[in-house]
Amino acid sequence: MKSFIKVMKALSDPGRAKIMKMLQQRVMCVCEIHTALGVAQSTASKHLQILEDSGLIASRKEGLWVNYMVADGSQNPYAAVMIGNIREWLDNDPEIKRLMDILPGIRRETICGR
Amino acid sequence: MKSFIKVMKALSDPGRAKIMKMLQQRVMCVCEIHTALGVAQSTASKHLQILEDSGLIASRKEGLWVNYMVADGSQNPYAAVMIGNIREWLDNDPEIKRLMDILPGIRRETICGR
DNA sequence: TTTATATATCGAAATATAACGATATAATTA
DNA sequence: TAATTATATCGTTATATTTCGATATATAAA
Repeated sequence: MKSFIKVMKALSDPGRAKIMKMLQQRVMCVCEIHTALGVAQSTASKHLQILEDSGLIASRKEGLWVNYMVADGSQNPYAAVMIGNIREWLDNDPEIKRLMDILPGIRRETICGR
Repeated sequence: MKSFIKVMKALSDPGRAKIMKMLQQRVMCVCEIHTALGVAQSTASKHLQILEDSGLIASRKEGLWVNYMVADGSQNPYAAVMIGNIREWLDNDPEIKRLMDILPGIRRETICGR
């Protein structure tokens, strides 16, 4: 039950749903996500912890960056199913569309640091 | 986005997940649900409103009773998918198993009123 | 009518969640 | 070593959620 609730809770925040949709496009670092969502860096980091704890996303530390990506679903079967569902969901949502539009312009080289 | 979030929020509470599993066994009234879950009647009613508002369940007033049942999913496509998912989920959870065991003994004729 | 009953709603208290700025941590560069 | 940088954590405030008891509503029965 607990792992099921974790996945549902993780997905019941619009910011985190947006993160899932963005990560299904490409791997991203924390500062790209905080910039894309327009929230504080600490807020983005917190959302990412919650998503990772639920098994929906995974992270890999590479030098100074932490790259976040969609998980393979192996550690939580509910997460595995929801990852598949979300891939086909929300594409027509105006907020998601807007995010997908600006996503190519969100690049760590230009926004993180200076 | 809003209808998606509503479904995820509705399912991110253990009590509401339990209600979904029970209603997938049979139609139930509010007092049966509040008895089965061991929560106040007003709490059960609140949970049912949230589930109904998300499109996961539907209700039909019949005399003095309000019968709650799993929705057909026609008013929320996210709810429709999740109804199908939940049908195959949580069956091995100890809390759900216990609920399924006591469910036949939860009958409105013996518990509601006197 | 009045009374009883099932459910919904209200108001309050307790708890959880989300957001931010500030600071700490860890890895890289100078 | 010291400075820089990306991320995580902390502390606080604001908001939302959950729960309950009490009350209101609506239907049925007396």
